[in-house]
Amino acid sequence: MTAHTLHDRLVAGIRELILRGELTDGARIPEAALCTRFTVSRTPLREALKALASEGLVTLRPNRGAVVAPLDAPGLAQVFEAKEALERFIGLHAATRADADDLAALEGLHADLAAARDAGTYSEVNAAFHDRLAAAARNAPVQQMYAALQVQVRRARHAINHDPRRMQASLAEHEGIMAALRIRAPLDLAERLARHNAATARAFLAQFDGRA
Amino acid sequence: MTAHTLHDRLVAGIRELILRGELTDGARIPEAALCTRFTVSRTPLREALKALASEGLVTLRPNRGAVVAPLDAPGLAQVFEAKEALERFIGLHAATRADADDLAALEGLHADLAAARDAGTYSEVNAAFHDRLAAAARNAPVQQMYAALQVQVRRARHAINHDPRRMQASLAEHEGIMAALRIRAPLDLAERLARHNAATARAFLAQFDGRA
DNA sequence: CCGGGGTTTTCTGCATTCATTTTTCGGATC
DNA sequence: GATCCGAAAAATGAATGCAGAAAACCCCGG
Repeated sequence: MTAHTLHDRLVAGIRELILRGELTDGARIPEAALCTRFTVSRTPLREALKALASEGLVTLRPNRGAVVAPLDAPGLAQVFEAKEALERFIGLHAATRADADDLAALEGLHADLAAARDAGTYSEVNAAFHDRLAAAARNAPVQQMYAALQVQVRRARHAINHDPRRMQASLAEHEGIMAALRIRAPLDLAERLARHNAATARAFLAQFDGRA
Repeated sequence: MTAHTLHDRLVAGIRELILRGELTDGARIPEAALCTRFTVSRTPLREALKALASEGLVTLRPNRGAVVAPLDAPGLAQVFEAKEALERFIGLHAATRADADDLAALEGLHADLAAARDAGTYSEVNAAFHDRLAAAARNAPVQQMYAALQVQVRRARHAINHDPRRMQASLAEHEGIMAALRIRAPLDLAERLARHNAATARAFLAQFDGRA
């Protein structure tokens, strides 16, 4: 966690604060408070905020401070829609490009996922699994874009209640994903990932529509 | 162009310097020089560099300054590969979601493209056309990711010689793209955009392989 | 003529400080 | 009692200053 540069540490730290829900949606981000929190001066902190703004996690209002970028239902729907395009890409290429290490790691994560009890660890392992799969597609820009979208989804997770039945269905979908990956079936894997994404989107948006 | 905040002005300004080729690939970016160039102090300039780093245009080496992010042939190939995924998405959705304003603007840009004489204006109008098409897909994350990838491509443009025959072929492809758009044919538009992207990628990479 | 070591110089990273804008709070007025 | 206005307080935007690291330079030895 503690990177060599303050900048990296701050970017990761603030992102984590938002992901963990300590900084809630639309909340103001007072520079002074975070400075004392991380024991740094405002200069590096402000640099980190600019970077996170470029990443889409925070919104900078000139002369009026930074807020956690609000994410409403239409915005989240767009995130899932965009993610589908990347999921298809990842499925298509990860099926052929994943090496032995990737496969081993994914099998391990898949086992962890099946063993996950509470929704929190399930989400965490799930994110790790999909990130690893994205890495297996061997395309740096896609991997980076995918990670950014995943962050948005993970952020929204705090605003919803997880349905245990959805967890079961998700796990079943993951079984199919692993099966397609094991036999290296690109089209099948792409299709399964796209549908998995769509199903997750439905589950999220059903909960999310009520609020925001 | 000149935004109200110093930050935006600097980000746009430095990005422009890189796109125009004034800051060449892999070149060090001395903070002091840019400070005098833009008549600002180092603080906002450094913030801008962090933002551009998060955007992928510059690389920050701790304690060793910033450099224009080097882009080699494999990297550029990945950019085009990633762009194909987004092109398909854009074609699929722009075909159904483009409104009258979009269509009018795209017809206008298409006419400008056909009228373009030199490679410079062609590239410029071409980028504007594709950005407008991306906007017509009505998906903010995709639009932003697409813009970032376009920047990488535009940056590589300085390193290659444009083949006039490629310009002709490109224009012909654009005719097909407009035709698919006019009749709102999603699958056809997606396929044409993907092939257009692939053809452009081949033209770029053929030139690019020799160097870098 | 080339390479190595130590010093000087430059440059980056961060803290501090100053100016300007926004927000807040108090009081007067209706 | 609510509202509007103004001053105080706080927060942001930007410049400057300072410590430490990297790079450049110079001098010396081989």
